Amino acid sequence: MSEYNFTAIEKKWQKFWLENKTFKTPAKSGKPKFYCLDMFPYPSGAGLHVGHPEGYTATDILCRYKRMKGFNVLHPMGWDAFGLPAEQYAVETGTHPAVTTKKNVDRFREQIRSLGFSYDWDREVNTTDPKYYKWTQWIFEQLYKKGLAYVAEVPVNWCPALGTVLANEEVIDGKSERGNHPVIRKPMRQWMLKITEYAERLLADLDTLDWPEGIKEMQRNWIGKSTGALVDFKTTGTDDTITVYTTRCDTLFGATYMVLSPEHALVAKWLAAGVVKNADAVREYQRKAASKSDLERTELNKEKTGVRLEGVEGLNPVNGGNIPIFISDYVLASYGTGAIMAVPAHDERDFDFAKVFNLPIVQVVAPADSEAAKNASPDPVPYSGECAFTDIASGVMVSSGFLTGLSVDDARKAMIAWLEEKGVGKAKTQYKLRDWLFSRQRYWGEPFPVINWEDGTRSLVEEEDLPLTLPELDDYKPTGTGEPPLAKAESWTNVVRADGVRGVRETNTMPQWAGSCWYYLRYIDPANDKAFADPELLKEWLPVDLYVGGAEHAVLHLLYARFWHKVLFDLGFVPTPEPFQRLVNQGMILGLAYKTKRGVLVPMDQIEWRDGKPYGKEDGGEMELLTEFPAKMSKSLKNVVNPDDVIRDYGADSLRLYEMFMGPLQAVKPWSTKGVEGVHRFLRRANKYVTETPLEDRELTKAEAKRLNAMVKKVGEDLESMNFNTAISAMMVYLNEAGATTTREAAEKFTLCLSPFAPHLGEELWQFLGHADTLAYEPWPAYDPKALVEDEIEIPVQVLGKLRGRVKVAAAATPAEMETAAKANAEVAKFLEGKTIVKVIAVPKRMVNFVVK
RNA sequence: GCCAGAGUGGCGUAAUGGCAGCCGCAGCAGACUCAAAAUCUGCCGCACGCGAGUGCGUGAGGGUUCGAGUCCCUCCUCUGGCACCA
Repeated sequence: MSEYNFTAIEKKWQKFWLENKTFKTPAKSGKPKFYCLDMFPYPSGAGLHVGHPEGYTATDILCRYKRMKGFNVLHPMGWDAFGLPAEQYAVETGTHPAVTTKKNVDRFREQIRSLGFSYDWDREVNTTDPKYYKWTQWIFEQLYKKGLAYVAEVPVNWCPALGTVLANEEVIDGKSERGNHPVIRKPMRQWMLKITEYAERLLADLDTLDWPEGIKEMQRNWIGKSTGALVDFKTTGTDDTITVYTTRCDTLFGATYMVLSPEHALVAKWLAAGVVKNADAVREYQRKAASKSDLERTELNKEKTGVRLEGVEGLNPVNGGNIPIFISDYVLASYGTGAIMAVPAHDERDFDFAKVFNLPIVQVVAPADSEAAKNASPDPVPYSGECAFTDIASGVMVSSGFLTGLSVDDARKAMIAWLEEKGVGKAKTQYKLRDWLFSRQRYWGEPFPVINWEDGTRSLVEEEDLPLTLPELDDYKPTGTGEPPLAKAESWTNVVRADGVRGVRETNTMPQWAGSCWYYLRYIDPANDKAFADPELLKEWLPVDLYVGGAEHAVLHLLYARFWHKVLFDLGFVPTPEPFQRLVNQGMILGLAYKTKRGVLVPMDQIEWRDGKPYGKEDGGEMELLTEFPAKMSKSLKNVVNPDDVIRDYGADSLRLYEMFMGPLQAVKPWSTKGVEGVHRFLRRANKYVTETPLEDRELTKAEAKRLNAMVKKVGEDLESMNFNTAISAMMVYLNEAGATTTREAAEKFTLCLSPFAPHLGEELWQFLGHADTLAYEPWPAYDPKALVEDEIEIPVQVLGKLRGRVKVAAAATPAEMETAAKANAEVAKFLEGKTIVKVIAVPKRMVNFVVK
């Protein structure tokens, strides 16, 4: 077997693993468990790209290693198969999304199998399978019964030209991604989930997770906890009270105006009651604000706009002063109370607004060592700074009545006490996190198991009647009114109760996140039709020990899944408060792109290669040498690398090895096909080393034993820490040095070390070495620490920190012995001559350094 | 603007505070070959030097240390995320 016939070898072992169910995971065993989860893919029509196998290879290597270390490993794969592309394809061609989905899933499964991953295929799940989404609906019913699901009118992305509601990611710069039509925010009836009720726990429990610090920080920012106070402002001209939320209640003496969001309920009320004198201008401003997308409203460097409400004024509760009220879109309806007190001297946004409208700016906080702080007068001081003063740490209160002289921190506490005593405010914790908009006006998603009755009541579909399956439709086009496509299936939507009361089924469907919120639970007991999973098995396997996937899911998927898990935990259905104990994000794999001097990107198929150098046509028609740089793989640049091609040319083992050899798993790395050739050569040499070098049956020499044991040690340690690139490097170093002689022991240990990385070749070599069974459950080779001990070592000698020579000393040499040996070295002596030795640093087994004068 | 991460040969990268550049790619030279491919061997940070060697060198500038790619401070650049959240 001298040829490395990777195609035949890989087919052979993939068939073997599948037929023998080599990686079937027993539900229970006496072994310690290791639950290793990949983020399951959306099976797109384009098939896998080289980014998918990166994380999957890393987890596969780790799983194979853990099996050899004696763990019972749960390593499943499935499909997140609801979603827009299949539905859009259905709209265009009339093909049922289930048909498209099945085709894509089959393709994905075949591609994934061709990489030799050790998944337990008996646990495959598919979110579009009614047997699966029965339980997605069941979990929704639990949320509903717990009062965490409700219906509300909320603004959504409505595209009048397309007659449909769009997801946030389908809206780019306020226009529809398809067709570039304007999109406006329109209030529509939607299902919401009360994730906000879990905000504090979702925040606090992050501290218990072994996740990348950056991801935890992103979730913290997303949840956005802030502590402040609610303050009530009475109004003149009406009996209403405006409640504002502020984190700076200490600056209440400096509040010189108020701002309501254009959507604030009191604005509408006052307009209706005729209290507002300039109603036309106010209505016009509201109309303009409503037609703006979120992006337009938050655009940077934008001049502040707004309209004063004439006829109503606010009363500052702390000093009774009359202050004007504005509406402006810089105040968001959905945060806090939708109303603010404006303190222009100490808030950038209020400062900008006050400048535009020429409003008074009153200073109430000053730097501790400033004149203003020393000569604290009780009268208001106009603020003359260029921008707002926001230094909370060193600021001191001025011109603020009973707060004057206090630090910002103390002033806050004092003010809250004052507000509570007077009954005009109280402390309040606020979160940026909003409730989760949980419905889509789409066909290809889980139907809500909900019936709205004509008597105004609403009921859930009985548990025993789940799943509520999707009805067949003739066409999947949007209705044009914003009504979901399911409304067209009248025989499905219209139902009659035993007592004759008629009802209509919910026609919204769930978002794609729903199915992916709990799939890791279903893997544990995928065929169970009595429960989403057996509680005993959940106890056995949870939490997931390692979850690997792209950082694009840093916030939404991971936050939603944590939320559902906590709800299930509270209901006693899962035994842990968190689903994913450890999380690792793999870095994106970039492709190569080419550009001209003037920065024009040239797609791969328009490049002319001359003497191995890329040229592209310039504007003038001249051929120009292009510069190469890494860029995201994209259809437009035509630089997408297809794993099928790599497997055909170099084999799955080479692809796996290269993906891991490129660099650290977490890093962003550019793809290089030349690099694949490099690791492919290594596999060929490895094959030759085992199969063509005579296997001697003898003791290893001391040098051989050291080499072998050092490699085994390094590979094992690097696997534990997921440093796959350096583990591969260690095996390359070993093979480079091991040369043309080997023993059975060395060949077997090398094969076992290589096998998690290149499992097909590993199995083939193991069989060549005379073993009848798979190596998947062979014990991981142990290394002998004694073989690594050296008698004599070479250490560097420095003079004034510069390397001047090397000497050999006994490994156990004392500092004094090292110093003597170092001085004896001719090179070193040259630099010591004529100098006084001030100090000698001799670190055993490390180095010697002379400090001289 | 805010938060996080990263800057090391031509390129991907490696280095418990202790010999910077392991391993791989590309390149150069040689062996084998009629020749090419494949394979094997050697060289391969920059400058000066025939050479031995010397000097410089981990984004920039400071600092701590006998000794800094690694630790501290300031700054620059890039990548990702968030962004009027009161």
